[in-house]
Amino acid sequence: MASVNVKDVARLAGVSIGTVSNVLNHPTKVSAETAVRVHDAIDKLGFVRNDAARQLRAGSSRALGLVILDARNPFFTELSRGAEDEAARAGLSVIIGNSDEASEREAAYLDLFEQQRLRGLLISPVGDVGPRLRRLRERGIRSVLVDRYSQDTSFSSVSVDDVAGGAMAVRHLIETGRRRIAFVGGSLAIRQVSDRLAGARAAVAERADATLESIEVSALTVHEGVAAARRLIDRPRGKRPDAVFAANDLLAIGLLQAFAASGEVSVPGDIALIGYDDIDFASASVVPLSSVRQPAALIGETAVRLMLAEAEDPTAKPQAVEYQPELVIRASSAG
Amino acid sequence: MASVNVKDVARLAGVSIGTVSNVLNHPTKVSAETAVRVHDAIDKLGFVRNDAARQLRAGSSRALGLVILDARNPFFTELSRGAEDEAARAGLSVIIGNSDEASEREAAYLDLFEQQRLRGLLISPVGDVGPRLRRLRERGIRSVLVDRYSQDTSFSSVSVDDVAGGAMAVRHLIETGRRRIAFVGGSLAIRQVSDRLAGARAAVAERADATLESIEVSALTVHEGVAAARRLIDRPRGKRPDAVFAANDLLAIGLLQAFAASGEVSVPGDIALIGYDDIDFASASVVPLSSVRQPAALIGETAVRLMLAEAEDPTAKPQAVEYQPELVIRASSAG
DNA sequence: CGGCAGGGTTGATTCGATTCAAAAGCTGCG
DNA sequence: CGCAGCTTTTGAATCGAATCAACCCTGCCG
Repeated sequence: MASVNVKDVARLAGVSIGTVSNVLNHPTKVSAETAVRVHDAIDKLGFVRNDAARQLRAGSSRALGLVILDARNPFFTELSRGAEDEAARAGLSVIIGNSDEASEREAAYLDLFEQQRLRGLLISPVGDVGPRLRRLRERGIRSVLVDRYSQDTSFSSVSVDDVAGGAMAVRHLIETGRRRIAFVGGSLAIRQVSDRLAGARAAVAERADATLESIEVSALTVHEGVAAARRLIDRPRGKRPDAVFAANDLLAIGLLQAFAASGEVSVPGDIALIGYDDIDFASASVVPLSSVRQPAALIGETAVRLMLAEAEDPTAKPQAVEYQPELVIRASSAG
Repeated sequence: MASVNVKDVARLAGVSIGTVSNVLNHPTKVSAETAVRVHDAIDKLGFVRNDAARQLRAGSSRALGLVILDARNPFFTELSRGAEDEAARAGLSVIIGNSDEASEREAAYLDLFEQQRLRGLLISPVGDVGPRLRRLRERGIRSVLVDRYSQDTSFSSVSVDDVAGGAMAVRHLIETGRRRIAFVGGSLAIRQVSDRLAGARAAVAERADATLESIEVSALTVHEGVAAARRLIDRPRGKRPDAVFAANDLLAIGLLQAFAASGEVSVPGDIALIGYDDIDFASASVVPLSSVRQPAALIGETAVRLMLAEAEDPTAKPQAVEYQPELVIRASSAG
């Protein structure tokens, strides 16, 4: 258990602790000969820096926190990956917290990250975290909102134009002849979801004979997609929509799966289907799924970059970067 | 920036720092009245414990490290989830590192976790980490091997019988009339992959007229699955296998996707296909995918439980828990 | 030969929470 | 009143790395 510390290394190398520290942190200040002796001692003893002590002294850790809505959603996995890559370039690591769309879990991670004095936070918020993040900023922890356009101009944000994405999806459904559109998504408290719905509404409004109904679900998962499909299948044929826009691909895959299993509804014959995110599995599903693509990894990278930029120049104004989504048409919404 | 510490809280509450610490860590030792005063002060100042200082004093952090092979693989996402849930029950958090099947990345995470003096490690190893883990244990960091049966009885492990799983899959293919079986997987340095292949070999050996060829790929991803499929499609019809056993579902989905896109190969008509892991997307793919199910979340939970048990009684012998996989038959391998 | 520049090295001090031996209060009993 | 036996409270010491003012050389210049 006997942990090896700088003092032990210093003793063995016959130098002071200050020199050991210099070897590790300011190698240019140390003569080559001394550096070799110190490195030998480090290897011999198997010395490993204690990060807690480092952090305590430094005042903040070498990690960023990332709070995502759903770790099982490949969109967020990609986003995390982008963030990790960019952070690694700056010598930082990323700690991921999964809020599972629950604001208590979100709050718990914010607590944890604050205790850990992380360098900064990237967050895809569930609840209203504005006041909370403002307090954190007063203590020197900067936040960047991820995948949510911030009207609250006091924080930087990276997002995709979800209103445009929603409109894009529904306009496409209308162009291919569909009229009775259903939106499946939830919770509407999540900004991305309500924006996509707003876009869908706008697209339907452009066309007098098109209608939109909104079917709310409790989470953006495959499971909820299956449940939503059952509700539709239970209706008499005439009352079913002729197209469904799902708030994300997991829901869409659930819908697709349940439609196929029922044998009652053919896609795209009876119901055209389009999802959102264009995850890897979308193109590999029962009927290849149309979707609205977001640059997930790029969002993560950009968020980290904004965070680091703010850290370097704390006086700089928060920036809002917004990317445009892209329509990907496949068999599930064919003519 | 002025950070609030216990001293500030103590001053405002009119008590000593020892008492503040007791309120937080040993509430029974403190009179109710004092506790109230201290809590008021904490709220008023917005005091948040500094985890680095805590850890430094305590000698180890309140987190476990989990090193997985691929964050994009839903199998590992599920496994992580199980680990997180179980750790949360013990008041610990889990820090996830993604090695991406690269031993340098694996080593980097082990370095990081050692510097952070994590409570323990759960690892799904790429390379030979035995010596490394032994050194860590000498310093008081226990490890549990995840999803890999340890012959090295000096570490606990939680695994699934991959040899049995591989045999199960191939036996099923043979029973449904297939004879020219191909195994697609890699790298073979990963224990799970080579075990599944060994199982496949054993199953083929039971049947004189069945043959097995092994197609090695560089990673267990959808992308590599697509590449492997292209290689098969490029062969003349007669030289193609009549069944493929993919080392995991991501590969299988890639194969399926490429076969479908080519129009050259029908599944299961020309080639029957079976994957491994039974991820959520398996049942939702172009042709619902047969697979070998592993209890992913349970593996994560059990690993954490073994870790905590060892931490409580360091003299206890390492345990090896092995679960049995389960065959899930769907359309992709139908008669 | 004195003075001075500057590369190398030193080690006491700092960060903030926790611990624990000792002190201080308090109660009740002889 | 004194004291044993409690419950509370106290605050100096501790964890380990980083810092930085002070110091020691060595070499060079006037």
